[in-house]
Amino acid sequence: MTTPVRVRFAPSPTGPLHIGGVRTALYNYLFARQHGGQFILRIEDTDQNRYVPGAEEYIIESLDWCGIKFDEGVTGGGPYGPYRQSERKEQYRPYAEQLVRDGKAYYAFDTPAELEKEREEQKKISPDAFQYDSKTRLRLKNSLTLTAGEVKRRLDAGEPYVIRICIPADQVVKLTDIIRGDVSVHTNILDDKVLFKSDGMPTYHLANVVDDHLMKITHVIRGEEWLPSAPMHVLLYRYLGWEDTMPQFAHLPLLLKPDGNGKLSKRDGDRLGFPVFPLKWTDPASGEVSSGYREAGYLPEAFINFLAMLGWNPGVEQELFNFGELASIFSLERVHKAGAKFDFEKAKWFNQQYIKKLPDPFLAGLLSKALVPHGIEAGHEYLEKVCGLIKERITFLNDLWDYSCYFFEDPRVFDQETIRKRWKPETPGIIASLAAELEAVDFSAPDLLEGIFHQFLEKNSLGTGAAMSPLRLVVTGKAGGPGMFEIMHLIGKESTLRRMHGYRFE
RNA sequence: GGUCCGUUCGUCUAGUCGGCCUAGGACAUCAGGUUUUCAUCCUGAAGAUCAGGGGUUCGAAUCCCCUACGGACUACCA
Repeated sequence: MTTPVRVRFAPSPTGPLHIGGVRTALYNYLFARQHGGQFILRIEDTDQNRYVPGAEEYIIESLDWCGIKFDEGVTGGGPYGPYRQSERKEQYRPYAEQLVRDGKAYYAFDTPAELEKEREEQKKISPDAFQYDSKTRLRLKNSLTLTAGEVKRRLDAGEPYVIRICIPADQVVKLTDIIRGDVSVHTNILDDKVLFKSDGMPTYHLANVVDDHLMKITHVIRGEEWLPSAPMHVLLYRYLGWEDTMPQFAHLPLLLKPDGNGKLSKRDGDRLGFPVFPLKWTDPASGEVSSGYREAGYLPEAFINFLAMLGWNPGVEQELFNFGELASIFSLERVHKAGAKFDFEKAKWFNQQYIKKLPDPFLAGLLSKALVPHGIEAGHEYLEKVCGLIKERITFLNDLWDYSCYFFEDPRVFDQETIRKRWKPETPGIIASLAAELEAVDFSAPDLLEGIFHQFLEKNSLGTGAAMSPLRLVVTGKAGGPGMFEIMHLIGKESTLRRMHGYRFE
């Protein structure tokens, strides 16, 4: 009897999806693929105060760019919808009320101000924070301390209330985490968390448990920040009578700052110069722009491969894996327990590896688009040849233009370092006589050009260094690049000679 | 402060239930080679007394305890 695997990624639309979130989604997706199960996207928008317009669309677009496809969710629907918690609003209250009836939860009428006062008072007498729990609830305003009549009166009068879980005293709650093993927590340190808010919405805790149950989720794979509240979730399953179908838990380690301590945040990206979001994001309120991997010139496959290896490894020395391979070898048991510091250098390496493997026609298509802003059009065949020459030299897709501009227009800027080191008083003469030599030559093959070049060197008793670097400089403006004769052959005789005669350094 | 989780080269990590680990790989770094350049690629070097201290054991990075450090959580946020 094997129940089909069903997992979910359940972000809140409170801003752009962070790469840690992308990784959580990825692991869920990989896990589902591997087990032939379903991957669900559920939007947890129970807090209207934190709702950010555009965030949900951003999340969906990000997953799409990454190639993480979901089987059920807000866009495609599915048999367990709706998949937006705000649209499931009415479903939660009955469960909360059922818990109250069963004595597993209670109504609480304390106002935020009153609770704040409690916290202040507590701070004065001890360093321990105030907690709404078995020790304090009996002196607060709730259905445990008020008479049934009074509770009914307040409820009927429409007084604001919340429903809190009633955490039992002196118990130990155990759970088995796939990544961390057995975790146990004493109930005395748990507090009576709010399950149902005064605005009629459930909190994460209730909504999460109810939806996971209703949607028949078998494995909850989420960030480590949820580990402390997981025992309370176990209690909820128990109280709701769902313990026998409770999903298995797997709490993922966090992504940490590359330097220093703490978890990776939006600010770190700006500070250290790399994106922390998959796509570019413009904050609708402040207008602040955060960079994205897509815009920075990353291939989604490289980005995903890199992310997959952060905190998990397959146990073999191979590092480059496509989606299919990842899905077949992924396992939660091999997820590292400790948080992983984000390594931007390695991300670059992955990107370079993937770009190098890209077929020339595909890159040519990208280069063609990169040419548009410069008002340049070129034949596809020509572009393919250019890409073939430069692709193992670039790290980002955005480098395409920088590394290929001289294939399309005469250089206007010249590498200063090369001028300083290689441009001697006799160099202009050498370039001029080489140009004269080339005048009568057929540019139809790189080998031909190379032969002529060496003959020229020999005839004038010159070393390669005296002519090659200056030649490259006047023709391309650069210090390095693909084979010089390949370049000359591609751009042709006319362009080559024009550049050899018309260069002008500033 | 409290609770939970964690701790192997600068970074990501390997190291099946203790012996094959004088701790392996990758990125980054450095040095050579290839390329007359740059990049790729190849070779090599350096880099971790396995956080520290106690145990258990013939034998521990691997098991147990303590300490230190780090992280998460501690909202009518998720």
